[in-house]
Amino acid sequence: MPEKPYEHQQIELKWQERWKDGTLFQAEQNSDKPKFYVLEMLPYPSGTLHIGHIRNYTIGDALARYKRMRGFNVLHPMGWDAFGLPAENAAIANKRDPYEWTMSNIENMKRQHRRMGFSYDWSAEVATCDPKYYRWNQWFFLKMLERGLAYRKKALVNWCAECGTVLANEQVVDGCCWRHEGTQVEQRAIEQWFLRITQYADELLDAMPDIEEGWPERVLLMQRNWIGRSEGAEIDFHLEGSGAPIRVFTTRVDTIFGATCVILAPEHPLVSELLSSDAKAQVKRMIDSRASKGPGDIEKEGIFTGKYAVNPYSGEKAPIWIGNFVLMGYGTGAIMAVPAHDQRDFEFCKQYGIAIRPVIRPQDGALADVATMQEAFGDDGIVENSGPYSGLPSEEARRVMTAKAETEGFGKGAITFRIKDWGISRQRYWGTPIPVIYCPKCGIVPVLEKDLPVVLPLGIPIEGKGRSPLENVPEFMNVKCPNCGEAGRRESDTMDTFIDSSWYFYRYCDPHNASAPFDSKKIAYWFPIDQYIGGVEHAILHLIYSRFWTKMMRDIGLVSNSEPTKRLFTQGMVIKDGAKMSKSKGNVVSADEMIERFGADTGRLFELFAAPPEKEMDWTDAGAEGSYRFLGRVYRFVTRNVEKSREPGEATGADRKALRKLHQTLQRVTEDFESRWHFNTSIAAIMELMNVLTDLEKELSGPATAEVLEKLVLMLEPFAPYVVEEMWEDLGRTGPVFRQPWPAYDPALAKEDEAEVVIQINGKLRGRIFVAFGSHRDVLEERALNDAKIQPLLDGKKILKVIVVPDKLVNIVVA
RNA sequence: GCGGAUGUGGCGGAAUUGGCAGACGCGCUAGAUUCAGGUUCUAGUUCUCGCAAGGGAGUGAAGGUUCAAGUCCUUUCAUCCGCACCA
Repeated sequence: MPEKPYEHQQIELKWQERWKDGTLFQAEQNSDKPKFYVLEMLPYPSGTLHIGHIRNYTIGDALARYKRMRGFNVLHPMGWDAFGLPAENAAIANKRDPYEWTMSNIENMKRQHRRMGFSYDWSAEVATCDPKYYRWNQWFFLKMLERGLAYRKKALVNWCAECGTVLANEQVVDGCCWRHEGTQVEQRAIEQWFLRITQYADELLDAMPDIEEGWPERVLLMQRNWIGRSEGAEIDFHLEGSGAPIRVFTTRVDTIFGATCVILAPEHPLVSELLSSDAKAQVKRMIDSRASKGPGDIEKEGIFTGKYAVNPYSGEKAPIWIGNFVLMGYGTGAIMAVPAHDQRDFEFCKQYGIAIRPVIRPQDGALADVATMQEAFGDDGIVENSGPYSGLPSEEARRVMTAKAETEGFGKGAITFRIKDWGISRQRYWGTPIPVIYCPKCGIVPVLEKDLPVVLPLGIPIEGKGRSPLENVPEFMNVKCPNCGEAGRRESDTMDTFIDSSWYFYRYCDPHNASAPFDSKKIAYWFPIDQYIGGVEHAILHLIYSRFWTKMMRDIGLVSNSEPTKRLFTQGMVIKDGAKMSKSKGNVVSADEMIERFGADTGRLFELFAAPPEKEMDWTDAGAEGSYRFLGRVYRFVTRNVEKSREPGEATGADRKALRKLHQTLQRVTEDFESRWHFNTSIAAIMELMNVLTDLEKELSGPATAEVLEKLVLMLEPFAPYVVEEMWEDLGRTGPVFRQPWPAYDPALAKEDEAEVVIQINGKLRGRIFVAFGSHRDVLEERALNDAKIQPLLDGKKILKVIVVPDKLVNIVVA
């Protein structure tokens, strides 16, 4: 009899048709069932869903399906990140209105998600380009403005001449524009809006133990480094003559007697006061040359101001220099140089012949000899040549000296962070308008809450020339001041799109709320998110911003959780032909192509099977064909045994073996879902089960067949939902299968009858025996020594020792 | 330079607690089915010596701990990622 073929297209189309209407997966708000909130990173609707994107949806979807079968009330929403530079650029390139362009892409992406059979709760959908969503960005902005968490200042920004627009720090790759690899990014000083994320820097660090359990160590580490807390002191050196203070930040006050000069960043405000106009031109060149070079390969360069500053501890005069390696953006923009104990200062001072004076001696050594010194000694030690502080260990010296600065009023203990306030202004069209009005009389005036949202005008020409096209739209720009009624102008900057992604997952819980960003009661039910899944590339951007946003919302009384998500999972990229998926390489396999060729089920199964989900995975068409063959084998096995499964029959020896393997497999798959998500081994286990089942097929009884078929189908649900649905129907059952309970395994059935015990001689495998579980060590030793295979090998040897591991092995040590 | 991760067959990867290295899949080889190709099915497949039975070697490299090491320790090499003058 010819086998019924596995017609994946027909099966998938059939079930898509049946499920077209109605939401199969809607979560119930405030249900009594245990809740589970699983979420993938907000996708950007680029137009085509490809195998690179599909991976994390597949992981999240498998988990959601499993949790539903375990009886959880699962919120698994979907939404769209629909703002951003790519959207704007694509709109320019395609001569389409970005809104219309984005919406058509969203429709296409939704269709592709549905074809993949992802089990999202569409009723919770959010698109961030919708004014119903982004008005709350504006609302939050006003709240932050009220609290001083939002402010405006002039700051240096990255500027790509090629794009003609401002770039965010994250869009600068090795000093160049991410879209124009050869174009160096310039620094320009522009008035910008900032959010005071630094106010939460401490908490963002201190709260890490709360999430240490569920977040990858790698991400926490990157965040720690990014926030970069360092403790030290700020000390005032005084300008000789005027006595004006020059404040420096240092983590090593204990070395201050070794400070032989003070170095200012070229952008330091004091520079213009200290220098002649000639020298100013030199400083300008210094700034320009630094901007034009990539980071890392800048040679140290200095200019002596001819002025001196007085060291408040020693009273000594230190020359004031300007150094290109001193950053205005960190600390106070001025440092004291201690060449003997800081490698960078050492290099600088050596180059310019500035004195080097060691003041720290290693614990068990002598003070370095300046004449032979090759590098700075940067460790702690014992303070020397430092007046009253000589003889103190570094740590104590820091404490005492900081206290001295505080009592005398020339300094204080200080903590500096590497993280800077979040610059959210973008001179772009496609984003949330910042709700602020500039009035010639009243200055900066926030838009009144009742006037929100400030809506982006649609259908206007966008040419991408570095100024927001909003400035050319008088209907948008010209507005009366809400304060005094005078003619004012709107802010034309729009918000960074990371604002949208900082809280979208809260909106999912209450997507249609018109009077608030969301109902706090609903948040209290769902939050924090049980499991968040996304790419590691967001480690220090989105994943810091969203933590900040949550704390901000907590402080304005909107939510009670302090962290957005308990657990974070970062999946690996999909690689094809040795390169990561990218349109420019032309190696993109689209969802439509994949479904056409292998089917959605095969695609999902292979994505999970080819590698553990946190690692990179290699997509090969040949590998996918293997998964296709496997699904075909399962499908044919089920259909040709349906008949038999309804027949009565006596239990056979084969039944015992098959059921044992079935329950062992169930146990492995369940455990993989509960702990480490190594779906590749779960699927391998199911393949092993299939291999055993085909061997035993002919000898299985009817009832055993029935149990095997049912549990096999249920167990495959999270990995291959369409074919599972079809087989479930063939078995005479009605779906949807994900509403069935997850099959429990019976540990008694899963247990082997006998233990296989390995016999080793000097650690080398020489034989094996089968014994009852829990056999005594003496029995094992006796059986091993008398084994027919082992005996001849022991001939003439002296037995030194016998190691017995019950139920596992016997190792005979001979000489 | 600093920080982190990873090295296992021809390939993707298993080995969860120190206890049979290479599960499962791909690829390859042979056979069955077929006019043929594809599909499907069966057997084999770490390397090496051997007709075989069987032996030897083997988890990037070198050393160590142990009855026993892919797994623990020391040193080292390679690749990838993040940060990069952060005072």
